[in-house]
Amino acid sequence: MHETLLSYIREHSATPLTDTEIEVIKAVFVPRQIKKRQFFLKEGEVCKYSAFIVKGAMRQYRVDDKGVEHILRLSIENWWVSDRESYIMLTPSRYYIDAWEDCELLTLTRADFLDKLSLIPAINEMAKKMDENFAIAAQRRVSSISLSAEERYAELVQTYPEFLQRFPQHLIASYLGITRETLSRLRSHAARK
Amino acid sequence: MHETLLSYIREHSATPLTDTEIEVIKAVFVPRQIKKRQFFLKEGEVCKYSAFIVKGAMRQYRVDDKGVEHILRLSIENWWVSDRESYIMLTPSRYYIDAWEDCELLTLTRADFLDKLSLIPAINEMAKKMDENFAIAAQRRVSSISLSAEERYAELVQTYPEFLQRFPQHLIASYLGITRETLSRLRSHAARK
DNA sequence: CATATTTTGTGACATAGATCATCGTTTCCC
DNA sequence: GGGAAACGATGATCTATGTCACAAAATATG
Repeated sequence: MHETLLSYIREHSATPLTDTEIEVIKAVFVPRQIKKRQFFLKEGEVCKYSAFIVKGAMRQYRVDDKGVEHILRLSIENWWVSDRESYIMLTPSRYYIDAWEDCELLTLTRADFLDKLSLIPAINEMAKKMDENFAIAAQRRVSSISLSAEERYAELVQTYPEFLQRFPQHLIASYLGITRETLSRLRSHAARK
Repeated sequence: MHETLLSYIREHSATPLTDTEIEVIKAVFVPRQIKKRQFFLKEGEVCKYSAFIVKGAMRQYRVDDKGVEHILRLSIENWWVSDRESYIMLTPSRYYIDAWEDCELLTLTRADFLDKLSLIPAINEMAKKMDENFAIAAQRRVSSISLSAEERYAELVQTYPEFLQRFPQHLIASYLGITRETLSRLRSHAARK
């Protein structure tokens, strides 16, 4: 189970891992299975764990006053989930995170990260690269705010084609910030051409 | 001129700076003055510098097919500017960055950062904290996509009240992803209450 | 200090996208 | 394997916001 994670770390850093380091990693990343629809984080809670998805698919969303869910992030195998703000600042989260498919996760507490993992050079290198990638993805997503619904969808198809297979349209629509009806119409227009 | 930057570094790290380190910092951060409307980065160029704003105000934006500017980021004193994607990946940028007011900058190349600055513990600590803050801000901004224009404006007033003093309404509007007319109407409605 | 430019406000109208309602189709699960 | 829930398509409206046009303030600049 930890093998997937170890490969991921190796792919995201140039520094190799020693045997001792591998032992530390296996010790701090606690496996956890969660079933579809089960919560990983609820609004108001502090996000205690960051998780690496070994298998499955998850979603992060907020719920507005009318009870409507707004998807912030969709994640699948080899991605990480957590509410970074809550995880780092230890503040109550504004978001929910739950499993969209049955998942196998490797969970990590902030304390273990700071005390044990941040002593490992390969991990720091990886963490830095992840922060950079996150920043780049976020900048792109912010930049897409000014696009039309159709353009945003086209960009998604381009960037994360896997999502279309893994998540139903109403989740994709919410991720794009539009209603499922609009997405449905969008797609039939695009197909017609 | 470097004093502002040194205070900034001290505020964002627990590790103190040695005299040698201060010399390195003064050597790699090159001062540059740029006048209002002058470009720091143009679309298609690789972003060679990251800059700390000692004085002034800048904006980062993209220009769509119709020639309309879409503001991505507004920055003032004690903030950093750069197109992170281009700066890190060395890819041509999709954005423009220019001065909205006359500015005093301290500019840093990626090579100097990697070769010289990343040997300084206080700098690494600061860089990490900045990455975290950036990630948090980005997550919030993405989360606000699903809000109405009015709610987004209210959030901006709350988060960055300084912006209202420093930038004209049409830039604020563009930053929010709405037209200047809509923002104008929004404000008169809000005031009426 | 006078004129040019930028910024802001507001009316009339256009439109992308939301909402609400209905109805097949698929897939879930007991 | 059959009923319930979830999913997706599509029509009829409604509404927030965009577009265009013009004018009044405010601000910059020779």
